[in-house]
Amino acid sequence: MLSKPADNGVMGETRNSEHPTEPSLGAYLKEARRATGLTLRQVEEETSKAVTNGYLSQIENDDIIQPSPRILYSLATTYGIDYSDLLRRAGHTVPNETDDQYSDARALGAVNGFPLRSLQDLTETETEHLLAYIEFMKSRR
Amino acid sequence: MLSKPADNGVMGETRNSEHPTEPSLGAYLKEARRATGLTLRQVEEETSKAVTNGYLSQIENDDIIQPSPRILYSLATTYGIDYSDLLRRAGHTVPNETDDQYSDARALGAVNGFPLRSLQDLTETETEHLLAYIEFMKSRR
DNA sequence: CTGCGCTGCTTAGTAGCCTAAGCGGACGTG
DNA sequence: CACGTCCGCTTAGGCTACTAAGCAGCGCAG
Repeated sequence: MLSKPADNGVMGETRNSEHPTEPSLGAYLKEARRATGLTLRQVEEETSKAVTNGYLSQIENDDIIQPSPRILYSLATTYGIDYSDLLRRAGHTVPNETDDQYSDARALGAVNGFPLRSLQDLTETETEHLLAYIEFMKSRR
Repeated sequence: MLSKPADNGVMGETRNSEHPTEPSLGAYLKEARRATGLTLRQVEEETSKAVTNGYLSQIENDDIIQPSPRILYSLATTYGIDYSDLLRRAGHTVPNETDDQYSDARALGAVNGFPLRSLQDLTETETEHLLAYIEFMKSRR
């Protein structure tokens, strides 16, 4: 089943030529950061300065085309998103995935009591709304 | 074709999975090239100039510390050695490969492109709100 | 000998990632 | 008002991968 990051709902922007209407790396990363409710400097701190705030800004605004794996790995772990997917989005060649590593079986579990099943059949627009809603909630704490 | 890092014919020093006396990237690549009987310029030609002969010489003599994934991939395919292994030897963070270090939730990465980290620190009330919101969205299709 | 081709290698220069420092604006506080 | 803090963002510069061109050495043919 569709466990591949092929169809990500985050952001509906149009850009990349490889995948149909995939947002730019910068746009995707900016959305991912906002979804976690972190600021540029908070990311800098959480990555132990592996990614400085100014540089992250450059990445998110597509001034940096292809960040290094090291940077992408830091961001993937702090945002909780897939590292291989980030590599691919950045245009790096990803080593043989042999598929199935994040199988749906496990993906159907729960995070923090949150049933992931409810996220699976969301449309792009719905995902966008959901992220905005999370962002909103966190901003009101 | 693709030899696992466990046993590829090239070089015998691959046995241990970690530090002890692993040849430098340059030494390993030089040995791999010689094992295939290719010259520097033959590699350049076979990679369609993706790796020029002069640059390959720099890599083999450890003048270049960390070649990019793109370069390493070209070499891996022309030599018939494992790409992930090359990434690791070059010091790049390799995806997959038993990242047991992280909790299941984080290892999951993203479902449907949805950054799971954004769900991890939600309060019960917030989770309820979110679920209600999802239900609401789906009911309005 | 001279020349030619092929070997590995060197080297000057360019491109782009990445850092450190600082900018202006928004917001709250005294 | 000033002051401090946080926000995203910009900019100058360094560092390094990477390119293009050319070098010296070796073997072999003429």
